[in-house]
Amino acid sequence: MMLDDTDRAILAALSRDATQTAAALGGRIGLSQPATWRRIKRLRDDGVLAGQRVSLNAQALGFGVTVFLGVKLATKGRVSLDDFERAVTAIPEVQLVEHVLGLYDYRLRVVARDLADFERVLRRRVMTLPGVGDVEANVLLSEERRPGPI
Amino acid sequence: MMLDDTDRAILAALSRDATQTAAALGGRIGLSQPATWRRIKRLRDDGVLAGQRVSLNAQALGFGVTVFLGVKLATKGRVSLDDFERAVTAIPEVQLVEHVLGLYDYRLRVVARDLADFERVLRRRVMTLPGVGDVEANVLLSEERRPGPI
DNA sequence: ATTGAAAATCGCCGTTT
DNA sequence: AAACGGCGATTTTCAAT
Repeated sequence: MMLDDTDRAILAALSRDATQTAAALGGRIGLSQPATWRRIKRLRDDGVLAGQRVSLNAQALGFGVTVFLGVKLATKGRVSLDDFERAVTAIPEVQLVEHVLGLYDYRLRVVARDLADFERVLRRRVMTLPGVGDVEANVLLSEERRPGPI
Repeated sequence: MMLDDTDRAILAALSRDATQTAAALGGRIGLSQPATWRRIKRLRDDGVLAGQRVSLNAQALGFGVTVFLGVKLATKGRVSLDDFERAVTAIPEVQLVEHVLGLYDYRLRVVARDLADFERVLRRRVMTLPGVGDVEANVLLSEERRPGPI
C-alpha cells in the first residue's frame, strides 16, 4: 500500500492524540469529516493502524521501579526457547518479552513496587527461569517516546 | 487511590483494546454502561489511565528492522547528558529514548527499512552523537506485550 | 432513561490522473 | 474510467448526565 503526505499527517496527528475526532483532525489538515474518516478506515483495513491501547501510569499504580533485563540463555535449543518463553510469560511483573539477536537472547521489561520488591522478583522468579545464563540489568530513570519516522 | 478487582479488570480490558465501549466492557465483567463509564472516568481523573495511543504497524509502514541500542557515554557531566538527549531526539528513526542506570547510560529503540538502512542510521546518525562511547546492538526478532501486574 | 454528539455510513457530483 | 474529495444527509452508536 502507498501512503501520501495526507496519510502521514493523519498518522502523525493520531500518534499525538488518539482520542481526537475525525472531524477535528480533518479540520486541521484541510479535509472533510467523511474524507478523513475514509482514510482512517483504509489505514485500519490495511493494518497500518494496528490498534489502540491505553497507557497505564505505573507510578500511580504503585509500581515505582522499572528495570530492563538482558537475559542470555545457557542452552539454546528450540525447546529451551519455548520453555523459557512459556515460563517468563507467567511472571506477572514482566510487561514485555522481546526475543532478540545479539549479545543477549531476550530483553525483559519488568516493573516492581520498589527495589526490594524487584530483588524478590529477580531472585525468586527471573533467576529460576529454565535455561537462564547471564542476566544484565538497567534501571529506568526516564523515557521519552518519539513519533518515529512514519 | 485504592483499586479493587473490578478496576483491575477494566484496566486489563482497556490494555488489550482501548476502542471498546463502556457498555461492551461492562457487559463482560457484569457492570452497566454508566457504572463502567464512571469507573473509567475515575481512573482517568486519578491519573491511572494516562492517555491513549495508536499502535502503528512498523512492518506495514515499510520498517522491517527494529534494533535496540545500548549506549555508554564517554563523558558524563550534566551538559553531556543534555547534549546527547537533544541530539538523539532529532533522529527520526529513534522511537524511544530511555535514560537508564547500569551497564549503559541510554537505551534506544531504532527502526529502519532494512539492515542496510540501519547501518546508515548507525554510522551517520548514532555514532556521531555527542559523547558516545560504547554502543551495543540487539536486533528484535519478536516481542510479546503482557498485561503487567496491575 | 434520556440526550446530544460523534462515528459510520451513503449518494451524488466535480476534479484530477 | 478509476480514484479521490467535497457536500449534505442519514442512521446508528455511545459518551455523558
